[in-house]
Amino acid sequence: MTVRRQPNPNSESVDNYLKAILALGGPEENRVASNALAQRLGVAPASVTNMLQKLAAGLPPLVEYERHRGVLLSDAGKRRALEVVRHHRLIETFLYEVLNYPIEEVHEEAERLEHFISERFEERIEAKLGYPKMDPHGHCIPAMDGRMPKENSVPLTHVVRKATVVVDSISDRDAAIVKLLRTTGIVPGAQLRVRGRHADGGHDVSIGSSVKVYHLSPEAADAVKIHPPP
Amino acid sequence: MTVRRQPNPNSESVDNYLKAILALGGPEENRVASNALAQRLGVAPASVTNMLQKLAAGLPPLVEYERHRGVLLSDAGKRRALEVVRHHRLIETFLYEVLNYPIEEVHEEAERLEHFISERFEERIEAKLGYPKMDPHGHCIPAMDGRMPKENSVPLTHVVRKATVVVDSISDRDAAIVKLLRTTGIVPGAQLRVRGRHADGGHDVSIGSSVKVYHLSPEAADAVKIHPPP
DNA sequence: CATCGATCTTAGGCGTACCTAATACTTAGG
DNA sequence: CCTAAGTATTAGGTACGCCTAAGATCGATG
Ligand SMILES: [Mn+2]
Ligand SMILES: [Mn+2]
Ligand SMILES: [Mn+2]
Ligand SMILES: [Mn+2]
Repeated sequence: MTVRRQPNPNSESVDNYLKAILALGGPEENRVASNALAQRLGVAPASVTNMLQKLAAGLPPLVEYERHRGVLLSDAGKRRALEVVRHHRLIETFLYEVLNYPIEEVHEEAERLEHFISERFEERIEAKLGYPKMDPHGHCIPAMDGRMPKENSVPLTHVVRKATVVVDSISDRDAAIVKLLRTTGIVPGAQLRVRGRHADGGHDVSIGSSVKVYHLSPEAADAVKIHPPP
Repeated sequence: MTVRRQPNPNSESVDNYLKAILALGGPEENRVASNALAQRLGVAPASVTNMLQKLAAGLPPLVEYERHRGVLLSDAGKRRALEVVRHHRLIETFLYEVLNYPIEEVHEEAERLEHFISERFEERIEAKLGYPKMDPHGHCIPAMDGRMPKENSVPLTHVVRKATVVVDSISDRDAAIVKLLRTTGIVPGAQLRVRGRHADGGHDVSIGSSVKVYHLSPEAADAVKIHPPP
């Protein structure tokens, strides 16, 4: 029989579950379903259930879990999740600024190292970088105490009419898309003119004052977040 | 019953076993006993036997193991061990030179990170550092192909008469001793005048042309290696 | 050359984090 | 309000890396 025990509270796995719950819950901190977690983490739904039960049974509990109704982060869980996100984004910034990584390669390396650096390492790269507020994808870096300005960008895919918008951030999860967007000139702060939508859900856009029109696949457009239009 | 299977060839544990066999085998690549490994790695002797059997059964085998007669690294095992040592020493140098770590703190951080950095990370910090030959403790950094000049330093504890010697390297394993030696001025390249030996096995030494005499405990003296006397 | 102590291996087990297959729960449509 | 589809949980299992206890082997010594 499978028995539930206390999880190792500092493992890479636990970190990744907490980070995924934070991300999938969104700014409203909605309950997150097991299946959504399973898909995001690339594990079987049964594995998620098992882990959630262990996270909820820990001391302190890292999540609030109710059978069949998904999970929420507890205070302790949210604290740890934000700590890991802070590591992730500081490392990405460091790889980009100090080690001159191409932007599409920073995520994978950060995804591993975020679990293994010490407080000292965190501190030192932050100082070396001059206490940055943003990572190279345009995401806010949580403060040491876990505070972070509220996210209020909207996906480019929500823009349905012609409009001029400013890029807020780029999702870092798909290296090929990050590379494509970089070579196209779609980077945080860039001005984007949305020319129209395609049947397939993609977008036609121009960058800055250029007349050149690029077609973005639905996946690429979904990776772009823009400042909320006025 | 405990069954032997193929080990995960890229785990932190396997890395640490291989590195320990390399270190304990010394420049002559002597066979290494299970108990010696158990002590160095802080695990039970039975755990070592189990792991050695798995390492020997792998494809390719990482060690040559015979019951009751210790292990040797195979070619593949030696290659991996040197790769990890290269990571370790590049990371230490990076923490010291770029992130301004106190020297006594570099080892612990490197001991963890050495298992998780990518080839790209290794490359980039090496370039940033200008392709260093030595880590901050005075140890040679293996080349990318695993080649490394032969070690021929001798322990300070082997010096029994008054003599003037030059420090080659400092063992990084005990942070307290590394700190003590740093504050004393005993660093790679420093000139050391050995004044005499103590009953307890320690040494009395002066640094450079100073007349001040420091007493080194046997443990501290053992952490210091010097250039072979002529 | 027999014995004893040190060293090493085998046997059996545990915790973490995964898996598949079977079962249970929830909810939307009819 | 009943049922089927989709979602989630339970049951049973594996690999890894560690543990303790018990038994085997080795080698120095008398
Ligand atoms: Mn991660
Ligand atoms: Mn990121
Ligand atoms: Mn290590
Ligand atoms: Mn070192």
